Amino acid sequence: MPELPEVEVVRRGLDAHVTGRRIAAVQVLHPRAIRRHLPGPEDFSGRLAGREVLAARRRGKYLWLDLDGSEAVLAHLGMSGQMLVQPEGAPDEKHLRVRVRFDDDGPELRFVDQRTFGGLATADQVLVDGELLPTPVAHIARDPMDPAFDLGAAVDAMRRRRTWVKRALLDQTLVSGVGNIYADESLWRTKLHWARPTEKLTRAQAGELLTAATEVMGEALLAGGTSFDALYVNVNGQSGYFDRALAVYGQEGRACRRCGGVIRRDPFMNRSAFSCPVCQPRPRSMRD
DNA sequence: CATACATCCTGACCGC
DNA sequence: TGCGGTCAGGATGTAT
Repeated sequence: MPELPEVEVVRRGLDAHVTGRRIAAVQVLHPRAIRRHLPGPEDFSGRLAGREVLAARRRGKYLWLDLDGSEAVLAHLGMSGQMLVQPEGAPDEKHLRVRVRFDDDGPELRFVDQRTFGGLATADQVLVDGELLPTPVAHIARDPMDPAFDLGAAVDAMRRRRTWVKRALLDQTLVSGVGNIYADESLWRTKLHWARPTEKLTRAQAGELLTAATEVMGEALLAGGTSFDALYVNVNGQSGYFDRALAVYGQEGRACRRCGGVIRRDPFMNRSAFSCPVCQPRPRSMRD
């Protein structure tokens, strides 16, 4: 499940393999993959053909290629999206959705996505807080790896919310890049229960939580990202190894490495929240 | 305006 | 062997 570290691994791969190359032709094999590009597949392909890729950029879980001119190709990997750099002629992946060929006989870029939650679109760019961003990214908060990330502002924003702390942590308009895996890991590191009300968080606790999120995502990035299966891979199709370092996510029934408590899984927003019942006790306001 | 939630999708897995 | 149910879950559009 691509969150910030996984998307950053992909961004680096794109910067290394795609930046500086000129697009020759684009083939859309599944229209749903470009459903957010409202003018449709032919318009999408037409806008990309002949353009040079100037840079690969990212904010939170959004990824985009700056093109010559002012447009960008915006990508979101969703749950299962992959950006693969493959030699022309390599067998098509089962869930290949979009193929991008370049004018230099080098490898092609493929967007592969089993569940089609992700997708590509072109987007105009707009200046937001001194930064040029694709329009659909304008509302996304800076992520903790952004040099201009303001921890104090993020703490204030989080404490202004009136909800469970994990909901706030997952809200991409407060702080971006955190998904279900790193949310649970950050909460465990800070010994906070996922249902702790944000209004009862001290400034220090909110700061520790966001700092923990920054650290755990940094460690995951160093390990090449987290992967449980073949659904998340870098542009060369390789998986990361951070899943071996997870303390609570996916660890139901195993012993907490800090206190020996039995990790539990709770239903949370039609998904799961993993926590240690001993070091992350439920808030009193939420009886069993 | 803020918060909550149903919805999109495919495949792995499990119990019967 | 197959079949139905469950789960994985990011972001959006809609409802409250």
